[in-house]
Amino acid sequence: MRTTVGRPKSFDEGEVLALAMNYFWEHGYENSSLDDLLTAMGIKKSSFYHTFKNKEDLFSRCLELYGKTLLHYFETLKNEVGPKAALLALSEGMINELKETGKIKGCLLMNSGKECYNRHSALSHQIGVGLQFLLEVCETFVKEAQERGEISNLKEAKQIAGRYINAFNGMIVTIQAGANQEVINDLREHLSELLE
Amino acid sequence: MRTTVGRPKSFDEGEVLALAMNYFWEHGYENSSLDDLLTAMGIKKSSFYHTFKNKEDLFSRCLELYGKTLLHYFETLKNEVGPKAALLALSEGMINELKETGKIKGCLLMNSGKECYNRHSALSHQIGVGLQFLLEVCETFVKEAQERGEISNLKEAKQIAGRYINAFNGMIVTIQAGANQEVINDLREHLSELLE
DNA sequence: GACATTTTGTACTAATCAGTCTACAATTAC
DNA sequence: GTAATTGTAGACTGATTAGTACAAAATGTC
Repeated sequence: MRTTVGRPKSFDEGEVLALAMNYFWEHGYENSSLDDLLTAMGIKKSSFYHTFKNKEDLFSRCLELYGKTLLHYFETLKNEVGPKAALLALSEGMINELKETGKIKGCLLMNSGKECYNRHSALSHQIGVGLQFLLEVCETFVKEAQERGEISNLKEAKQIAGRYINAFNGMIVTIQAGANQEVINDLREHLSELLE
Repeated sequence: MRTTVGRPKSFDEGEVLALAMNYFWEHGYENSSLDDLLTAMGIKKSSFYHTFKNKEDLFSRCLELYGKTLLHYFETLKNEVGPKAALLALSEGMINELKETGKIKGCLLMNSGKECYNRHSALSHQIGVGLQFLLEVCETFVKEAQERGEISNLKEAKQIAGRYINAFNGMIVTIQAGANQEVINDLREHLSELLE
């Protein structure tokens, strides 16, 4: 039974949000013009402004969706293959993406953190909180992997997680800056050594 | 004795290029509008287009200047304090910049690599070449430090340099994404361990 | 001093940007 | 069926973008 009055929406809000998220992920915030986003989302400008506040608010909601999606993905993966393999899947996934598509999108939150740094303070705060949360999730994964004996390094989980994520982020920018395969292969090895 | 005919330039080409480089370094390529650049350079639009080809060409020349300046700085530093200390000065300098100004500009070449990735192929190529060269310089520093006994790690210099620069780049994006002091302190420790 | 040459200041152009306005279409409530 | 309500299409706005056109200014040569 219908409860809303007036002409019904011709699109699903969640679906177009996911389309916007993917467009932002591939092109970055500033580089995604509203017209391009609308084309990607398959809706018209008037519908957009009727449903969303503005471009910045849309982006903020995309960041939120990204964080939640990523968290759900990693929790599921951990349950399937265990905490250490889930962590390694981060870097393995990135390298597979590079092999298959010839490029990598990186992490939307990290990309946005760099792009919004000293420019959009409201977004920067949201990004900082999101990344901090994901780092804490990684820390719990490391801790669990240590308890299971998958990681024998006795350093604090927080340290190990921080270094792993840091090296992972370094690998992303290194690849995007045009590193050769030899460099990438060694970074991959380094990442896996950090979780030994 | 003057050799050129016509009205003389009212500015020094090298000086305004350096001013443009610093503006690009602080604001990024896309985020630097020509008007902002002209204000920073202290010249008018007509003078700009008379001297430089266009914005992209200006940026390309700024990248070239950046690479040369950085190389000269590191060679000088190495002669003063030795290869290992010169390498460590990379990360120490970044952390000092953060303490003093509350933010960091990062490496212009890396920043530009990420910004131009899949967008400006001509610039991407130049950036890739420049970064590869700087990595090779670091590799020679590591090798020299190993020969002097400053670095006892017996891994190949190429590996050590790659991992150090990678962790360094990771630290830059991590800071810019809003990491807390505890995380930064441990990354600093990790960086120095990589050169032990 | 006249003239060729080069630089400079200012006004302009055409494209693109995020966002708004308005007329109309599609629905529910009564 | 009519009114109230909500969504949609497309034209419009004003700001900003990189880049151009042209006349005036400043120099060297003769």
